[in-house]
Amino acid sequence: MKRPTMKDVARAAGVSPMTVSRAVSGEPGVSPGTAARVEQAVRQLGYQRNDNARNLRRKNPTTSTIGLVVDDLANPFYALMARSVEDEAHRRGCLVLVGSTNDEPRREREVIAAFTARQVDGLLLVPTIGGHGFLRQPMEGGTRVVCVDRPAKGLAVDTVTVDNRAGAERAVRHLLGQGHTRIAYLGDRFGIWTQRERHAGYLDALGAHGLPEDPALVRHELRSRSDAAAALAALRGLERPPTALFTTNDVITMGVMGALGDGDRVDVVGFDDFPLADRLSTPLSVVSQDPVALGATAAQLLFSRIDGDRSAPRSVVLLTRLIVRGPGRAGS
Amino acid sequence: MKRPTMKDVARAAGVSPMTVSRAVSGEPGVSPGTAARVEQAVRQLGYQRNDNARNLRRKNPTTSTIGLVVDDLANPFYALMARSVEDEAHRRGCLVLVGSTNDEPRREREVIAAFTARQVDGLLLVPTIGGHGFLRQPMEGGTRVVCVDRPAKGLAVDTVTVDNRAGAERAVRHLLGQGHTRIAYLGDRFGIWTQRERHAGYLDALGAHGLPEDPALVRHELRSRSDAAAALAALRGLERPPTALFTTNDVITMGVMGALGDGDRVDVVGFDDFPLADRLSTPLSVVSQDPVALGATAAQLLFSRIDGDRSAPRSVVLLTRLIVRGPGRAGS
DNA sequence: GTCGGGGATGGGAACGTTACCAACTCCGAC
DNA sequence: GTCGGAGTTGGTAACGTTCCCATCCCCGAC
Repeated sequence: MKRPTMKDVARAAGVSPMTVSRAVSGEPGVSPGTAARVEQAVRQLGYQRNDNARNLRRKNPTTSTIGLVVDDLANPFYALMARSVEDEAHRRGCLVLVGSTNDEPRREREVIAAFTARQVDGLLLVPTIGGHGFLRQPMEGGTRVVCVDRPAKGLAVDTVTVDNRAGAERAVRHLLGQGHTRIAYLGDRFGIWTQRERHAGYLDALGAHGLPEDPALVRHELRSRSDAAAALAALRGLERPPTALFTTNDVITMGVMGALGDGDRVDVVGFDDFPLADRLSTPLSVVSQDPVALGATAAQLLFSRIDGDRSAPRSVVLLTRLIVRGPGRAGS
Repeated sequence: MKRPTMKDVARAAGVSPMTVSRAVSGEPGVSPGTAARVEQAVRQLGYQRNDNARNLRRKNPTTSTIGLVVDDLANPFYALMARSVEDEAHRRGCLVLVGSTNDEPRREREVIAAFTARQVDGLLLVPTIGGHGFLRQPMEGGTRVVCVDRPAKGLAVDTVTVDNRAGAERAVRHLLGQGHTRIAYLGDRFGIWTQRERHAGYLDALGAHGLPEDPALVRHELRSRSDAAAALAALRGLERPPTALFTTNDVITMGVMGALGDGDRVDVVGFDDFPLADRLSTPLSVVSQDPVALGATAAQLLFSRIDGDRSAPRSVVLLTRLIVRGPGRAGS
């Protein structure tokens, strides 16, 4: 009923627990014959080492577990990132605890506290809009931290992001090049760093064309597909509705595309690519970022820190790609 | 540099470690004044309880951690399920370790072994095609197991699935009702239980119309979007190509829809709904299952087992819904 | 024959925490 | 004045493992 321990295995194999420890952990100094006897006892009892007890005692304790904290695991962008992180971790024999924050600072704190209480070796973090001073003490205690997708204000850690501002600028410039002058901006919370960056890129492009920002065309704080659909409806009710849309993440893009009718003549560029974005009845161009590369890069950075890299925090910026799709294009 | 322990807190607060333990864990029998002194010492030192050591010692040890093992976390279906599981776990103050198997029995074993070595309270498992006898010993040791999406052959555990066969039958019946008689089947590995069920449903519908299975129209073992696209190309090269397609999961559906040209006259019904499936340039009907309900149900079942429910294993079957979309329809 | 060395094995302590029990204080009741 | 009980506190052992050191054995070298 209870799980067998090394003592039980030792008794069954007629050796000391110490020898079992060595045999089970593959350390040298066990004769082949003894090792075989231990292995048989292990098999017979169905013994499995208790890694929690192990990590408690080991000289340099490491749980071989990292925590991944994202905004929303159900979002395909973060799902791809998570899978990529998991693959990288699996390659190192490491496990991944996941947590979604919904971008709520309180939930972020709870999740991170639960992770550090379990002695994770490191945290891969998509920071919420809240402060992150509470990370300082775990970091002094040895927990490594790497930020992905967004930096954490006032926290000196490695950060992996993409060129949000330049990507947004290119997207809006493309729309301007198509002759549009009334380009709406549909964004998530302005408190989120990526959103501020993308909004800045939007302004960059407008400004380069000598266009001022039209507050009526700018909508922030869209947290869901239905928020985005509602914002779209409001924009179309304007006296002079926009002729093009810039949507700043996949959720908003999906909300907008879902609400557009087939006959609608409006050009859309969205941040984030997604499956079949090239097969929609209304054409959709996208600023594509690579969540797999994002996750893999961040994970590698984290593991190099866990392995003892003490150099100054790095900031890695990956590039986005504008994919133009339209009636005349072959898609991509 | 090193993380403080209860001893350090005890020294700082001028009490015994035992009292710190009580105070930190909110147990009764600590005077308000002492509790306050302990709390201040905790804050000052940045102390956090080591839950691994705690669980080692506790009377009925529970790590408040469950393991979630899915085929592929990047698949939107499993991503939604994972998020739903995580929410359920969060509500209980429980953490979630995730692992993807790629449907490889070896990786499944590795992941599960790593999970049980860390003493997870339970496993939420999308079983691979491999055997699962290796789960018996952890289960005797107290690890609860619930299967989701598919049953595990020869394992007496709770299982949450959907009515795959009936859903597939309804999908193919719909195509037959549209006048199609050459309906291709594009499926994943036949070894996967859901795929066998969906294939059986396909045959049910054909049989009810007095149609035999045409081996030329049936393709198994499609593991990726490109596999699906290639299978589609091969089918269209047939002397008498199919006029309708039944695709048996989201990956295959996406592969097929991505490869279809805009002018193609072919009806498609796919298993699994996904965002904007109603906005594709080629209409797509789907058999929709609810991954959120699947995950939540399975998680609740698992937690009730962890809480001590020893009744006979249950088998829960959730219902699918056929969503018909076409040029004449409003979509859904 | 003694000695030395290397390989195998075991004993005891410790990791950070909690279970269990004992002890102490304080107070009212007999 | 003694007793008893409730409330608070501390000491000791133990959870399952590994680190450190000692021991034992065998064998070859002097």
